[in-house]
Amino acid sequence: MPTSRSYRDSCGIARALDVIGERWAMLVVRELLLTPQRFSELRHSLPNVSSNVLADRLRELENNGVVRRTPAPAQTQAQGSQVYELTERGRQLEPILLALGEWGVEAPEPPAPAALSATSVLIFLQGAARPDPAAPAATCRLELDGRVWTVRSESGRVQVAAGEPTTADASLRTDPKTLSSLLVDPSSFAAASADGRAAVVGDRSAVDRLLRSVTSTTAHN
Amino acid sequence: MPTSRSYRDSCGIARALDVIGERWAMLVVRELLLTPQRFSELRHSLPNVSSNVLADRLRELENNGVVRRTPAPAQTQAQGSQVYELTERGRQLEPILLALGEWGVEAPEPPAPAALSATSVLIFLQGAARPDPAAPAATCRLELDGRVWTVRSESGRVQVAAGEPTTADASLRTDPKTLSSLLVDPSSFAAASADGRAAVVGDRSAVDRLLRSVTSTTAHN
DNA sequence: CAGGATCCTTAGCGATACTG
DNA sequence: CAGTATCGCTAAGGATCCTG
Repeated sequence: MPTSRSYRDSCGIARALDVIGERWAMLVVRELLLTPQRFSELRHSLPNVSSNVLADRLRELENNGVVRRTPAPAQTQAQGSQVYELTERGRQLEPILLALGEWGVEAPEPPAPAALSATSVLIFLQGAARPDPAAPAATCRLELDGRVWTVRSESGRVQVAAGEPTTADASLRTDPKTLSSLLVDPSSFAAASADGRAAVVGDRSAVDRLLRSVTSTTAHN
Repeated sequence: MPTSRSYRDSCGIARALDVIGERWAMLVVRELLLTPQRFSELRHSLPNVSSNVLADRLRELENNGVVRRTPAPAQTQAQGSQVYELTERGRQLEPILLALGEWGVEAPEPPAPAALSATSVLIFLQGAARPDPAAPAATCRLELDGRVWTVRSESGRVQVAAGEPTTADASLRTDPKTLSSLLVDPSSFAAASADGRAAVVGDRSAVDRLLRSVTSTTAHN
């Protein structure tokens, strides 16, 4: 049963919160910023939300025009399935959530064990990259939690897109937490590679350039 | 008893929401954007929050370094009292909340009867003003809910500050809802003045210039 | 009177189990 | 896989009462 309580305040901020202020709602939007996702993918990315609450939030966001359900793209193996994606209205939340995320980086760490979704790390990677005209370009295939992303670093700017790259300098398979730690400390790559938490195929220096595009930035995602 | 539940997610967005994501927290911050306020003023501006929840939110925000309690300034009549004000960290939320408010303007109206605080209207007034190099300047004294503000319009930009102006072209006394309706439709000023919802002393054209600095903008606050 | 604290009720949340 | 159903818990809502 969807939540229907309102702040009953005409202010724009309160009205925004009537739509995306319920618990978990903004994190659902966050998960959809980079690509549409299925229900089970959202569950995996947000392991601390129970399924009924997630279903409620999705329904409310859909009713409020922030999220849309569409048939899953044919390319994915599950045919009869659906995905949730942001509407244009929902996409307008992107700069707001990114700014909120930058503010939150200065907030205390959550109590362990903390979740960390692929989307979170990739958003952080995009936002924390330091523009640098001298930085050489690199395109990496990145496999995270079984999903493939195309990550392009150019002039120190990083662009992330869902799906297989058409061409890539290297392919990196790892998990979000390891990737996050590699962004904090790229020199730990050898260790991560040694114990199997990260695996590279192709040009390792391309991966290194990518990892270092955010270094000497405030840590943590 | 303060709320202490966490999303347990290392993402910056989730960590921000651990701090300001509880119900009413962002609206408390909104109320403090323009000036420090006392507990009773916050209760008046946020009539739909119960006093225990408001006290909880203030304590949590204080513990998290967003809000600070300080002795009330001597100029106000209540001596032994305290005010809540934003810390530097809290002030950094301003652009985020303003952006959220712009997004929320497109959201559905809340069910009546809806609250509308002085701060909400003034924030809207500041943000919705249309820069216009040809617009003549005006300084108005504005009395809203018994509090006095200094509102300066210059080149179509509007600046709001708490407290009495040193000099003003006009003084307007009204209430937030009437002011909001006047911003939507400045021509209704005569009616509002006639039935006592608005009263001007001084240069009425200065008030008119102020009101019209936001007109032909999307309506509602 | 400002600034809460206390008490009670309700509704949203969290966890688990279950179904098409 | 994609949700529903159920249930105990806890935060929110509302009123009242206390304290300097």
